[in-house]
Amino acid sequence: MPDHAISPTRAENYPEWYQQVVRAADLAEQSPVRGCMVIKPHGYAVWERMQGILDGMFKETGHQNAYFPLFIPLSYLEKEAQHVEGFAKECAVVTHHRLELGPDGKLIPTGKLEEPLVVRPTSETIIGAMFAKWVQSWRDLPLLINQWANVVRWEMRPRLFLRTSEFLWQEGHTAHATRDEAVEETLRMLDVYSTFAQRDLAMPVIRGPKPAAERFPGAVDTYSIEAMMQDGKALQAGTSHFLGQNFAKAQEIKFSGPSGVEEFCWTTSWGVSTRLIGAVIMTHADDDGLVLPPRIAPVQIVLLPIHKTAEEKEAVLACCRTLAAELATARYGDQPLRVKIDSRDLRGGDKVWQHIKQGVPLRVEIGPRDLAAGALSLSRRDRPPRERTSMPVAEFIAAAPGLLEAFQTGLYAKACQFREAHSVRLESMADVIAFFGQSEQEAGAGKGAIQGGFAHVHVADVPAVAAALEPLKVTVRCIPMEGEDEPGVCVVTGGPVARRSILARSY
RNA sequence: CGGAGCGUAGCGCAGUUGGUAGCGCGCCUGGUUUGGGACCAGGAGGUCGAGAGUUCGAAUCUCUCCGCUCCGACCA
Repeated sequence: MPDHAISPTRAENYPEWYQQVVRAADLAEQSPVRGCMVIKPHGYAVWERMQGILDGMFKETGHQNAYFPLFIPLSYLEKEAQHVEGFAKECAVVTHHRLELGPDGKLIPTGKLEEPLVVRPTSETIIGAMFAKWVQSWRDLPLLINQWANVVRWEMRPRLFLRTSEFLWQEGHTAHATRDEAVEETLRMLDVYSTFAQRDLAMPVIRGPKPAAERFPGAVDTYSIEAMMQDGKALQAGTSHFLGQNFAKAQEIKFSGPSGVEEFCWTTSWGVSTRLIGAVIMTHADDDGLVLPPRIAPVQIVLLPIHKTAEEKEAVLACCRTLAAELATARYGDQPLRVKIDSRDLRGGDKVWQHIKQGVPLRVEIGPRDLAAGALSLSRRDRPPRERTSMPVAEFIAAAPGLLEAFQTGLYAKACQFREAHSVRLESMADVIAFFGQSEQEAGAGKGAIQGGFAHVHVADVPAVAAALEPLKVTVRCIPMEGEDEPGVCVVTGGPVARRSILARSY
């Protein structure tokens, strides 16, 4: 057996490694439908953990869930010019509503629709149309709605979780009486995402507004959280948009204010998707497979009974059941510990490696020797696969939540260190070119090469900057909000700039 | 959507100048084993991505289509 479970390794071929991790961890697979994936039970369980936490955070911030149609009349999309333009190229369109059996046994679409329906790429327009009916008075505001749904964007180059033609997400849509309230909401939800990413996904992110070129179609401002993957590329892990009154005007979302004057609402929208699963993989997984942060791990502790004889099996299983029951009374992250006994009739080594590849944080083996000593053998997914430590059972029960917390914070710290090690402050275009390399080939890169990382650079928000970065395949990811203002001059235009931006290659 | 590469068993692959398909792992059965991916023996599993063509005969040659991967364009 090789010394690692995933082949190729990250250093050998990063994109292929990613796919092999998805497969080895049994998260998802390709479907017969081009560009669409099947999310398998383990992958969906991770998504359910994410959903559960986020949904709680949305409720805590006053939002309610609702559900809007999958189909959007073409005319709705046409209402906001920039919006149509932004999505026009990637829309699936339904034109018929019936199938008829043809003479050759083939099914033929018939019943042409009078108005084609667009499968939602996002729901601003249809939700806006409903908001227009729901909002009459300033007393109806703010209107704070979230929807968990699937959306379709016809992608030309799909990648499991990161970019598929259909994906699952949540989209929050809110309407407010004032500009300030809407801006505040936009930033509040950006913070929710940031907190969730860092606390629950153990994934450090940088919050900030996007440059004009990267804005959501129809938005006044788009904010994102950007994370660094283990190949040094940036991944946009969540977005929050301040839509101004653009959609309110397009959809006629109006209200009568206290003074009797009719005004347009100020709206926001924000979302995260199953792409976060890809983000977790590329942040934490290693050459042995997935590594899951305990807070989102469907199983945090797996108990592996080891036995030969029937008597041993009975005693060991009894011990496991007792241990599982006691652990389930402990809590971590406001939740009972999630413990599973794996008593499948498989060879021990096979079982262990499955759990390694699936990213289970803690593995506990209990065999006759442990039983005799009142102890157990503990292995951690953030330690080498073969490392085990013995521990008295009672001690483990008391220590388990703390071990999970240490695991979680350890992952976060490691990810932070990686990001720091691949972040630089640069002062000139020459430095930028040197940092990213003229091209990936020139950088001496194989498929496992680190793609630079994050460059903190002063750049103006003008097209000339994007043009200058284009040959490097680098984009301005966002203008970080953290830290002090640090005025400087744009490395492209020489003009004054208030803060540094993050430059990176991206997914 | 453009360029390149690839589609052969669940996974990874071999298959020569065309002659009717194999290996490793996995899977099933029996046995020996068992505290970190066991060993022996036996077995199941493939319309060779799909369709058409050339040929006595196609995994192999030709064409078309579909899908996947990488690069690009595009992508809140």
